[in-house]
Amino acid sequence: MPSKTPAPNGPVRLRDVAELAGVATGTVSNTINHPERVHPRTRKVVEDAIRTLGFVPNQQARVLTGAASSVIGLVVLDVESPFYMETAHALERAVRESDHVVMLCNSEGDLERESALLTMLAAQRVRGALLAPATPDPNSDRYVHLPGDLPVVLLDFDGGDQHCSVTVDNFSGGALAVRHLLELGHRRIAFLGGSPDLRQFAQRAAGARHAMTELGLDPDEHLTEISVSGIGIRDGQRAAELLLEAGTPDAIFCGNDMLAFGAYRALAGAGLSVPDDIALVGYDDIEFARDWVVPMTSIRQPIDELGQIAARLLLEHSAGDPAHTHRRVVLEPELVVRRSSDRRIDLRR
Amino acid sequence: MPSKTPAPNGPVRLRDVAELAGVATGTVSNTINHPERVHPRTRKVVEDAIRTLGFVPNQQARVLTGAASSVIGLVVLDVESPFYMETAHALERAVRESDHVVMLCNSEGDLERESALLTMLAAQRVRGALLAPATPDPNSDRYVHLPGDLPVVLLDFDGGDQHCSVTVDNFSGGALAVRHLLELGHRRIAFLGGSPDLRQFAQRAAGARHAMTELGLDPDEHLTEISVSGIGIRDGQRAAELLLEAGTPDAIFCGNDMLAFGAYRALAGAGLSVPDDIALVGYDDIEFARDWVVPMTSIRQPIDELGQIAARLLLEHSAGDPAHTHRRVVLEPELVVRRSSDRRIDLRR
DNA sequence: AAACAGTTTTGAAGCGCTTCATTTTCTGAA
DNA sequence: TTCAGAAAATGAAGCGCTTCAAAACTGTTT
Repeated sequence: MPSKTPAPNGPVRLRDVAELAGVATGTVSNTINHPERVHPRTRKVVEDAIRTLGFVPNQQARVLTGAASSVIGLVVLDVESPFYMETAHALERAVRESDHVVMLCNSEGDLERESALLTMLAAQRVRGALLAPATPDPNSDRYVHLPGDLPVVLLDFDGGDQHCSVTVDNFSGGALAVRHLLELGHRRIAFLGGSPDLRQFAQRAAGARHAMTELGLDPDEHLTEISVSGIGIRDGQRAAELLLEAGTPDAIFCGNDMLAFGAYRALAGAGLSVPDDIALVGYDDIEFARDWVVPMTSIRQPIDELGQIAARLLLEHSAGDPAHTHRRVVLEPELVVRRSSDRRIDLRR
Repeated sequence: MPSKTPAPNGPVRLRDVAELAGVATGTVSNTINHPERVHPRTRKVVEDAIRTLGFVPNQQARVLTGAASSVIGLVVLDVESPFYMETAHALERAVRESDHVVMLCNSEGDLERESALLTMLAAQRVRGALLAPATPDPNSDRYVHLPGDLPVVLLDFDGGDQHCSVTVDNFSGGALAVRHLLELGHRRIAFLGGSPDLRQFAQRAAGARHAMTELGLDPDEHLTEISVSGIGIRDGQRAAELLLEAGTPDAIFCGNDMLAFGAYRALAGAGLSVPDDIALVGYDDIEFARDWVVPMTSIRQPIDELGQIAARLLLEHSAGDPAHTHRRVVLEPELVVRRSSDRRIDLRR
C-alpha cells in the first residue's frame, strides 16, 4: 500500500526526510532552521535521515515562503573586459561572508538586452542587482523605473536620488594623469580616448583639460584629443599610429589600459622608446598594466572598495528598511607611477 | 471593505493582475503561457493590467510548479583567468538562444568551496551545472555523487561514464607546439609549465615529449622541463630567468599564455630578441596573445565549440530523458602561428 | 494523584504560480 | 427559438517549504 508519497522520483523532498525519520515536516524544518528548538535525540535522527537521503532543501520553495534570496545579480557591459571582471571578483569576495552568490550577466552594451536581464533578475526575485548601465547618456532616466521594483545599486553611473550609486571620479582621474605628466615636464600631451559619448571617457578628458588650465596652460594648444570607436588594443594601436603621423607628442594619456597597450605597440613599431621618447599613461590599472613589457603607469580604480561598498549598499537597501535613503558614494582614483612614464623607475616594477 | 488581497505591499502578484483585470487567476496565467487559449478581447484586458501594474511573474513559484529553471551554473577555478572568462562568455552565447542565463561561480581552486557552490546550485534547483573541477587528480571520484543529483557536465576533465564531459586534448596540443618548433629547426627546447600536478600541464608536457620521440629525438636530451607554482606573468618571468641562467635554449614552449608573456619579459630583459634569438610559444590563445608586443604563437583551444557542445550536452542531459547516456567529447586544439615563433610573419599580425 | 509550567512535536495554512476538471458562454445549425 | 458542440473562463488543488497555534509530552510541586 503506497504511503502518501506521490512520486519518489525527482529530488528528495523535506517530506521524504520526515517520513524516514518518523517525524513531522515541521520538525525537519526546525532541525534545519532552528536546531535549538528540537530535542537533541530527535535532531540526531533527522540529521541522519538528511544525510542518508542526501537532502538539499529547495531554495525556491524557501524564498517563496518569505526568505530573502541569496543571489545578487551583476549586469555589466562586457564580461571580457578585465575591469569588469575584477569588479565582479571583488563583489563576489565582498558578499561571500554573508553567504550570497553573484549571478553575472552580460549586457554587451545593448540596452534591449540590459532590460531583458533586469527583468529576468526581477523574475528570479534575486536579492538585488548591481548595474553598470549601458546608456552613454549620463542623464538618462531609463533607470527610474525598474522591472518589479528590483533593488538596484548603480555602478559607475550617478543615480541621482532615485538609486544608490557608487562611482569612481573620472574627472579627478583624468586630472591626476595629466598633472603627473605636466610635472614631469611634458607639454605636448595627447589624450587617446574611446568613443567620446561614453560618459567615462568624456569625464576623463575633461579632467585632463582641467589639469592643464590649472597650471595656466591652454588645453587647445597643449592637449590633442583623439577618439576611437573601440576600446581594445587594436583600436589603441590604430589611433596612436594616426596620431604619430601628425607629429610625436611628449606623452600620451589613454582612456584605458587596453588602449595604452595598443599605443605602446604603435610606438614600438615606429621605433620610439617608452618612456625615453614618449611617456605613456593608461587608466584602470588592470593586472596586465603592472606586467606589461614596460610596466604601465595607470590610474587605479579602487575596485575592491567599490565592490565592498556596492555590496553593502545593496544589502542594506534590499533589507527592506523603509527608512532607507539612496546614497551616492564617489571614490577617488589613484595614480600608480611605473616605468612607462618615468624612466627612473626600475624596469621590473 | 478590504477585498481578499492580504497585503498590497511587496511585488505585484498574479492575483493582483487578475483582480484589476476582473478575471480569474487561471486566465492571467493562460494569457501569459498559452495566449491562444484566451479570447483576444480578454487577452487585451489582461495584458493592459499586466502593463499598468508592471507585473513580473515570480520565477521561483513557476519553477516550483514544475517548470524547468532557466539558470545554468558554471563553476570555474578562477574567474580572472582569461581562459575561463572566454569560456564563460562562449557558454553564455551558446545558451542565450534558449533563453537561459549563466550563473558564474568561482571555486578559487578550493575543493571545499567547490562543494559548497555545487550544493548551492542544487539548492537553487538550477537547470544544471558546468564544472571545471578543482581537483588535480584526474582519477578523483569526488564527482561521482553530486548534491541533490544536480545534472552536471564536466569541463576539461574526463568524467568517465559517470558524467558527460567536454575536454580539449592537452596531449595533442603539447605535441602540436613542439612539432612546430622542431620543424622550424629548433633542437634545444624548454617546456615551462605550471605546477606539475595540474592535469593540464602534465598532459601538455607529455605531448611535448611525445612529439620529440616521434622524430627520433630523445626528450631527456632535447627537452628541459621546468615548472612553476603559479600560472601568472610574474611566475613565467621568474621561471624563464632561472632557465636562462642555465643557458639559452632555442625555444620555449609555455604551458599557458600568461607564462609565455612572463617569459617574454625575461627574454627582453636579458636583451634577447623574440623570435630572432629564441622562439616562444604559448597555450590557450587568449585575446592578449594576438596583441602582445610580439604577437604570440599559441595553441588555441576551441572555446566557442567547447561552450556550445557543453551547453548542448547539459540541456540534453537535464531535459530528463531517461535514455540519456553520458558522453565524452574530446576537442582538438589548433596551432596558431604568429611572429613569436616565426620571423617570416608580419609583426603586426 | 492532580495541577502546573515548561519543553517538544505536530500538522494545517499559506507563499505565487500552473494545471486541469468543471462550469459558463458563445456559435451556428436545426 | 432551441440545442449540441466548441470555446472560454473558472477556481481549487498542489508544487516544497516555513510558520505558528495547538496538542502532546516531559518533569516538578503540591
